[in-house]
Amino acid sequence: MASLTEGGRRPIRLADIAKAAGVSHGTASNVFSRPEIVREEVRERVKAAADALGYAGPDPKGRLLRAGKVNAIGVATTEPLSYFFDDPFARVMMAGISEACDATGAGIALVSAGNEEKLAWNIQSALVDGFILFCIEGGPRLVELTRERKLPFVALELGSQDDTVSAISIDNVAGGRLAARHLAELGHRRFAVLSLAFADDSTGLVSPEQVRTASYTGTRDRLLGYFEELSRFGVDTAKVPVYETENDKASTRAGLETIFASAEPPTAILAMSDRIAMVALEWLNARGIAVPRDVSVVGFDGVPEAAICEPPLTTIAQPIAEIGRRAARRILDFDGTVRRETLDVELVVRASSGPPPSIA
Amino acid sequence: MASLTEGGRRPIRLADIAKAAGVSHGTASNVFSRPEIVREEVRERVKAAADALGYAGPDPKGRLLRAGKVNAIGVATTEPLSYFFDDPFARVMMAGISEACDATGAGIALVSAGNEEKLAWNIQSALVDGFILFCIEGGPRLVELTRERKLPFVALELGSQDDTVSAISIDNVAGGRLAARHLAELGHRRFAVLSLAFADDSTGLVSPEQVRTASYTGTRDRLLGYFEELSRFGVDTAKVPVYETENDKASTRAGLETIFASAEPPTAILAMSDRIAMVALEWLNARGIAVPRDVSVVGFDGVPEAAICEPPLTTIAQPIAEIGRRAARRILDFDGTVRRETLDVELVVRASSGPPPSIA
DNA sequence: CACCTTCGTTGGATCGATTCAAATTTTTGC
DNA sequence: GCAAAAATTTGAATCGATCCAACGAAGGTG
Repeated sequence: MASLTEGGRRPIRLADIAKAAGVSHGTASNVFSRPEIVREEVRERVKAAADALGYAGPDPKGRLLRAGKVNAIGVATTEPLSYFFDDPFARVMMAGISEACDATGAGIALVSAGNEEKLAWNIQSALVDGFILFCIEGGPRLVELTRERKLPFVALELGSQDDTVSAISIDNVAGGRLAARHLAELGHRRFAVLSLAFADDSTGLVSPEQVRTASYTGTRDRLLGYFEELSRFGVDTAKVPVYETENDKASTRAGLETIFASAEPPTAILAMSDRIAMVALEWLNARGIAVPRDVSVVGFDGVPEAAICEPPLTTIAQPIAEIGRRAARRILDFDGTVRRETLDVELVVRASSGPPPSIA
Repeated sequence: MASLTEGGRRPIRLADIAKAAGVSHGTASNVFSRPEIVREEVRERVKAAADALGYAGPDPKGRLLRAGKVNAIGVATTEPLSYFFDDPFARVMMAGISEACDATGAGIALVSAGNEEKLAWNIQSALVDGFILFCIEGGPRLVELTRERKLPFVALELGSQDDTVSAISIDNVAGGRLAARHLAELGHRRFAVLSLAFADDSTGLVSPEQVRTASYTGTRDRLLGYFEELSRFGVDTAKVPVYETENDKASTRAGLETIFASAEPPTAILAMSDRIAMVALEWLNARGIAVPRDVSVVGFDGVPEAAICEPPLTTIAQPIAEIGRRAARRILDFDGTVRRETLDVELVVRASSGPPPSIA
């Protein structure tokens, strides 16, 4: 139970050391930041004074103001902080960011907040050299808030097409095509789509009108990819049910109930996230519907869990860690430019997809 | 490819705004920090000037120096940064820390570094109000480095018994007892221990001498707990092999090879971490040794993975998230005291433990 | 009308360091 | 022994804000 704040009330400053050692602040400062340029005898005297007074070393707060660079990058989201450690996608992304930061010795500051007001404050007052934005939800607002700071930033998972912001994204249309082609080539002709949000606060079956006016372009593009390819195989996409989920268990299950209540249930499900796909796997299994014998499922994202679920999930893998790495480097070696970058995705075939029942 | 750093080279300061708006810097400051105390007309004028000049708002670097508080807590480790997102134990801990930080609006700064020198620098220059230390490895050094900063800090997983540092730990002896008693009560009498490190850079079978001089007291205490309880059941602990692993696949497998090469292989394995236990499960399965029919395994930690592995693991669960929450609160509402806190662990019985073959 | 509040504004002091041109001391060269 | 060169040290300026005592201008009161 000893007290930590022993001794003088006021913390010791560099100036105190300088006075005690009988040197100027300039010299005292040099002792800590460039010891080689001060004479050994003086150096020892100053260090002794520092020890005697219990000096904690130059306060980074003071140094920061002069130096200007914090040497840390901020990662922001509108989700609670635990999102970074819970969500599989976020985790792989953070691992990529970590790698780039480790390589240059930079730190990571996690920024988030439950309510809007705190988020704004947290972004305004974050001590960072730049931001990486996780725009899973409330993207535009996050971008707007961050822009105010006039620091470099990169948007990830940005749902909208805004050329004034730097962003790293994937080719969603190509990903959609890859998934659809894989299933169509296996022989499937009856499809259902479990989609991510097209706009805020909507769920349920989606109309073409809603697709056209989608505010999340990522969702729209994936669907576009699906439909383009399905059309090529002669599937009437107007008849393919598209159910908008909230990327969680409840809404995904509701979607499955709806889809399988149909007279002609699908033999293949195109899920826009692995999370949705894995809920589907679970639901189908509980219903005694075998995957892939009765129904095939293809996910999207390529999170690690998708490789070890039952059955292992066929999915469209994003280069998640690479996105993180690039985003971090964009901030770390910022060159003053605004740039959108689009990375390729990859079809990873596992055990959740196979030929439709009629063929097998 | 538009340039972000348009206009004037030097960033705009609050003083520039004040001059442009024809008010004192005091007033200009108030417009941003306490707008209600400045007359509306003046307020608008200053805001207009800020807009016109493209002012990014009060720079947190400046504010920080005055305010003194960063409103962020640093989490440090000697592992690379990705450790926070990869390691299951760390992730649950971080989730607990996140929760406490979210509740008060504080941020989290991740601090780490590959090499010793960078670690020192990163700790010295981290902009935080206090530290939470993950002492999984290089604990003493980390503590020493952090102490220099003279900021509040809490050590987690601290291997040594140092009363001058605040720490939150668990009752390792009780945990060891719980695990051993569970297996002994099931009827097991032939045991083997797969342990964590007793000292740096050692692995292999452990001698009583090594246990006595262990520098990691957590490891020692778990073993003490195992042995105390086993003795109560009449087991000759001198004959129980204790194999020191590095908490990774390779060394754990080596340990298993050693242990099962014995003439009288164990019917029960006491593993000092879930990680080790899960490697054991895998190894045993590959050997065709059924768990728990042939051999029972009890882990330690209670990470989420332990509940979903095959078979689900019986383990000693630490209140990991709670430890994180408490650690964060210790920093957030620091009261100047140094305190060691010990939390209780809990036996969680799952499918990896059962009666030994002779009985069943 | 003089006097006291109240409200807003001012500008200097401060937070804790780093930087750099100039001043000073020490070395070196002859 | 002395001047020039090299090595150190100094101290003022700066980084970008917030705080606060003091001051001035309205507004209210007896």
